[in-house]
Amino acid sequence: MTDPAMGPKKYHHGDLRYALIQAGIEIVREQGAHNLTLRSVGTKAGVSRSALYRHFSCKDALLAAIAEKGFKILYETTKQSIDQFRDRPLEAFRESGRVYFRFAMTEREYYRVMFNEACALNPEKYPELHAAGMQTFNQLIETIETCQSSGDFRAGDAQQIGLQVWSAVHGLTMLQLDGQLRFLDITPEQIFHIGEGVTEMMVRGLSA
Amino acid sequence: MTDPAMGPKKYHHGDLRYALIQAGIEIVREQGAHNLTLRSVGTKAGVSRSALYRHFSCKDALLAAIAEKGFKILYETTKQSIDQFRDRPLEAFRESGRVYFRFAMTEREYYRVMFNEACALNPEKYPELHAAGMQTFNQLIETIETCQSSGDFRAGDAQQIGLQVWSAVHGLTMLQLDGQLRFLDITPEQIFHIGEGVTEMMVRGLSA
DNA sequence: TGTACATCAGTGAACGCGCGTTCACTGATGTAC
DNA sequence: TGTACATCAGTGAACGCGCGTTCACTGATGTAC
Repeated sequence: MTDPAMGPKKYHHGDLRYALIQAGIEIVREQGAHNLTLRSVGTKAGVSRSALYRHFSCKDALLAAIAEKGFKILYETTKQSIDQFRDRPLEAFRESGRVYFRFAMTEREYYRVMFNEACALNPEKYPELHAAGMQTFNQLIETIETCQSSGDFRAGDAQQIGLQVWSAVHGLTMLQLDGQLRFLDITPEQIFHIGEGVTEMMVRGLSA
Repeated sequence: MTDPAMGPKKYHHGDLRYALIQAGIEIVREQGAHNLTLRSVGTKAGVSRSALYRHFSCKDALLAAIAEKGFKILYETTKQSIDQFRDRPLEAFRESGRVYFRFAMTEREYYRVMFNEACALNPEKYPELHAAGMQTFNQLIETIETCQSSGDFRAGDAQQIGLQVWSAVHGLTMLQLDGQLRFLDITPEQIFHIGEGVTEMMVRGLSA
């Protein structure tokens, strides 16, 4: 978590802000979102817990920074994947859904942090998080608009359609994350199949 | 919260279990899910906080009982509404979505408790909650099967389709509940319109 | 190049808070005689 | 009908826990001369 190039045993850290975010992400991944505490982050970064306050005004600010990073990762991952389908808009749309869902299932706890209520309720408080989230959402909207231009999708307010699509994928994700699918005996393998089903339902529902 | 017919000042309560569940529901509605503590429930029910342990093994057990009641309310509400459309399956399906979404938007915090992770992760621990949840879900599946029989929907595994539909509505609900739609400047009025859009997308996507 | 100094990143002990849970108890209740 | 008793629902004080945050401090750092 510390850049080895800086050498050890320095009193001043170098880039503690970055290190704290990275430590936070690792804790979320390894121990779950509920174990992300100032204590655990401090320990992981090899620093006292109050050091955090030099770089973040409060815990939520750290949370927002972690979430922001998550949206950027999701954006980049999606971008790389759908760029391969520049000439096949509908396939780009499908791939977009797959990538999103795969991200959510791989980074379960991280996904939860990205959609934590505390930060979302204050969009104006965390403008960078807002921007990162919007960039990811706008990418989806552009994908949809491309499908409309190509004649694959019917016309209509792309933002609204984007929200409908987002809801469907987010919903399946959250049901899985919160354990609701245990009621139905859905296995992890089946979940991706159901994800494909959600995408196909939407493709048919949105087609021209 | 106490049945007035029982008279006041009794040492033994009469039906404290029921009263605690009701008190819990009221706290969730009035003060939000995060304010549901053993202290607040005890106070609301006019009883010491340790009295709760005579009726529930732990806090989660109370949570499960509250959630169970919620699914029963949702089931009954939906049942009454869709019974009016016995001869119009597709309209029953649409109404089903409307009722669900209206319930979620009206009982925001209660909805959150119904889908709390702690109980869902132990389905075998709370069989009555499991049963109540399944009854609600099965009602959706039956509605879908009726649409398939009538030729409104294409054939296919109704449970899987039910899960897709549930995901879409649950997703929009959770995005709203967790404040994610603030990023997009979606007003409360618009949200129902988007809900209708989700339903229509699904109807088209599932139609024969 | 060496010294004095201001800056400020990180320390570590402590604070107050609210939480779920425990436990020895009290006293209302229904039952047996 | 009245008394003795076992049951057990509810009491209230206390416990330990982990949390976010504060605060006086220390000592590494870069800069001015």
